[in-house]
Amino acid sequence: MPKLTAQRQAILDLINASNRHWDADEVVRALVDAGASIGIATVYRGLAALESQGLIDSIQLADKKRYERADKAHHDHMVCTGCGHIEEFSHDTIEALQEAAAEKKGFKLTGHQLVMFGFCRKCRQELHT
Amino acid sequence: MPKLTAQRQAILDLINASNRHWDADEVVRALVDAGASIGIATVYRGLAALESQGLIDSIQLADKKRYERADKAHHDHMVCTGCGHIEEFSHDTIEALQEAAAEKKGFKLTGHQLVMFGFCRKCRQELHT
DNA sequence: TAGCATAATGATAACTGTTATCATTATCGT
DNA sequence: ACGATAATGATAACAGTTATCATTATGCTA
Ligand SMILES: [Mn+2]
Ligand SMILES: [Mn+2]
Ligand SMILES: [Zn+2]
Ligand SMILES: [Zn+2]
Repeated sequence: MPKLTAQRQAILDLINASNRHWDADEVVRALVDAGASIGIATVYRGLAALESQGLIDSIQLADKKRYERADKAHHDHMVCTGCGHIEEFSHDTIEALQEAAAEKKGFKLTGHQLVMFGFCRKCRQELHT
Repeated sequence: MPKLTAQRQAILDLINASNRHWDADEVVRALVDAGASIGIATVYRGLAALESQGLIDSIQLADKKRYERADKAHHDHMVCTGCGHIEEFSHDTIEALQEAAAEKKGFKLTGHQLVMFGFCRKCRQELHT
């Protein structure tokens, strides 16, 4: 039952107005640039609070956590190691097979994260140039 | 072309003799406890070198990187959020469908990581007790 | 509406995992 | 054995994140 304060509303609005995957630093910089007064600690706490309420989603990449809108259907991610571009995809069969694999091992699933690495269409071309 | 020094051989032997997923700290503690003289920086560099030569594998979990033997077939992981136990599984169909999903988005895949979270058989029982 | 309990804020310290620095030591080909 | 090259290890530095704590805002309740 965390509060939806002005700061948290600003974070939520920022994320909801985009299709990006934001890290904490990008969020605080965007808000400060937009004239808001907010500290990095508040952003970290706000992001955690919003996520715990299901208002935003997150993915944990190697170095840092990134947040995105929660009003999209579940999906997984492809990260381009060339330019950082993040592509989204969803695959019902993969999801179902994961559930089956967990079942077979006696696991009660609570979540999963599938990240694929590679080169996006654009970076792929630049490779063999 | 990194060298396989005594320290790196010790790291490799330790990992190859087990089925665990080791973090750097566990490795240095195990080696020091076994009488070896090795520093944490050397372990970090050794692990990176061994991985770059394909002699060990790694998975990047939320907080830290964990290393394991490379002489097993490719597999993915289920992590028990109750006790930390890591279960391995492999699923050819999931692998194939990933490749197909990447293709559809124009991605040239170089790798992937699928981690499932949940409760292992043991922790599951303790839950409804 | 004033008073109060409770929670959030923000500056900053602290912490964790990891990489960089640098003087010293080991390794390997000649 | 010599010398170039790479590895080692103690430790500083770094990045992302969480903890601390004094201050401020929020929302009940009387
Ligand atoms: Mn996404
Ligand atoms: Mn494994
Ligand atoms: Zn790209
Ligand atoms: Zn467990």
